[in-house]
Amino acid sequence: MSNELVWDRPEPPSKPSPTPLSRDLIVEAAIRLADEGGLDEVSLRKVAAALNAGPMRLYGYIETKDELLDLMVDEVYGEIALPEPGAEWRAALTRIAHGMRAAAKRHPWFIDLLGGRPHRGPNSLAHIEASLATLDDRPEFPAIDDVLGAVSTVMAFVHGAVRNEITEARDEQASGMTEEQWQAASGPYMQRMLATGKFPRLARVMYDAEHTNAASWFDTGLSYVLDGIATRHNPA
Amino acid sequence: MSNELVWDRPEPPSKPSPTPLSRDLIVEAAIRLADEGGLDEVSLRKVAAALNAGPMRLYGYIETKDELLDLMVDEVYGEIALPEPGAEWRAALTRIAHGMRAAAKRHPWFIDLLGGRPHRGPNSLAHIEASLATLDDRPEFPAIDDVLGAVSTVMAFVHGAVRNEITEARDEQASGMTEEQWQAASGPYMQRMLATGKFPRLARVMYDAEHTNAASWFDTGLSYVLDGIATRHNPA
DNA sequence: GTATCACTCGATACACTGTATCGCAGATAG
DNA sequence: CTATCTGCGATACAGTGTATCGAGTGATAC
Repeated sequence: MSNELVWDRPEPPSKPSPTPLSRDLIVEAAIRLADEGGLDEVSLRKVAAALNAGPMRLYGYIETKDELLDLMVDEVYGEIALPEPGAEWRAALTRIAHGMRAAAKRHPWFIDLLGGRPHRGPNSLAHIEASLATLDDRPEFPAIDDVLGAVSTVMAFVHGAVRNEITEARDEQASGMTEEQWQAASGPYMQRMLATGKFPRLARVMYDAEHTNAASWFDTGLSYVLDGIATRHNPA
Repeated sequence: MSNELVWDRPEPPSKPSPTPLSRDLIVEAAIRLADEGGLDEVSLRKVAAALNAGPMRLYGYIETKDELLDLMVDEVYGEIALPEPGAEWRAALTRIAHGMRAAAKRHPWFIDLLGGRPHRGPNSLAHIEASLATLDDRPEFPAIDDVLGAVSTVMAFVHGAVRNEITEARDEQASGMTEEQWQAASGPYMQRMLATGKFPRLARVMYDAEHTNAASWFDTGLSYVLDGIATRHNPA
């Protein structure tokens, strides 16, 4: 058992085999399974079966299932388009945030893995680097700590918001109701709870709120965060 | 198999038994196990064993393991102190945010469960209600949608930030290094990656940033968010 | 061409998970 | 006292991640 990270270990040379394997193939298969059936569908046996291999063959390429999950996460990070250098910082951070959200919608399992372990894959690092670059070298953010604080805040919001959105979407889908009135879907329990009168604001949210779409909702929250940062780091 | 939520089903009447059981006892035992050894330590067998019972006895009180997790989450929500009504909204939201963070530090598994499923337990609902109440009826937030948007943004940030912080703490602890220079702990891989020169900002973060404590960091981010909300909803 | 070796690979096995099933014990009714 | 019912929980099952180690294959030596 080596103590090195996956990223540190070269994958074994490809052997002539009826069904060739590689990290890329394994990760690709795992992502496909996860996209189709959720993270539960990603078991070493199932991934191996999808590649016409026995479960233990995977252990030549990864050392642990968690490593496979790390590789999947980094792969998705790689899908996220990064802003070109020099763009205006609000636009750049907005672009990254939208990229993140879009990736999570394509791969609903992504956000579940995001918080669980630290991401040190090359794509993850490039992502963070690009995020930091949006603010670095601007006079409004003189110290690297200013940059880090602002970027981290935006990322924290993005992670939380996306996670929330994905969870809600999953919930709606699971309950079968695509209807906007999920009050009915959540069963008589909610109705009864709201009827107690102990949750008046919650009731108003359920009944009175206009159900604006998730995207504009996300943008509103993002604007709040960016505004807050701009307020504190105003050149004026 | 009933389709009702846990909250909807009364627990069975307590029977005379050498080792009495109840939802409270089960949840308490599960939380203790999770606090001590992480979520992995929470298996139905282990929880049951901690109560001197067979695994299947739990199924009289819960229908599924997920229900147990839901009950644990709601229990922790119940620990979070809510602001008294009428407090100034920034102070009130800050208090809720701090309460959430503190709860997550006491129960590091909490944040992992938070995003996974929707929370509909009584304590969760009370928490949301109290959060909404901090902004409701203020002239700066006329529509319930304004209230919801602002509160959700704060919550999204809090969730993301806390999750990040807990994950990092867990990582540091796992690597054994409590030292601030976790550059060394993350092994030669990181060193080599940074040495490539492809991640100049990241390198500056690692080497130049002063490692301010997590709490003040959290407060900075929270201020950004609250500032942003205040900017958009200024009575002036 | 043959015999030996080294080594890799993956079938088998293990400990563990969540939960369905259903025989049996204890309570209840007549 | 007997018959019926009910609900508990031991057992069983399908699945998980992964350690082990015997078989089989390719390379090497003579």
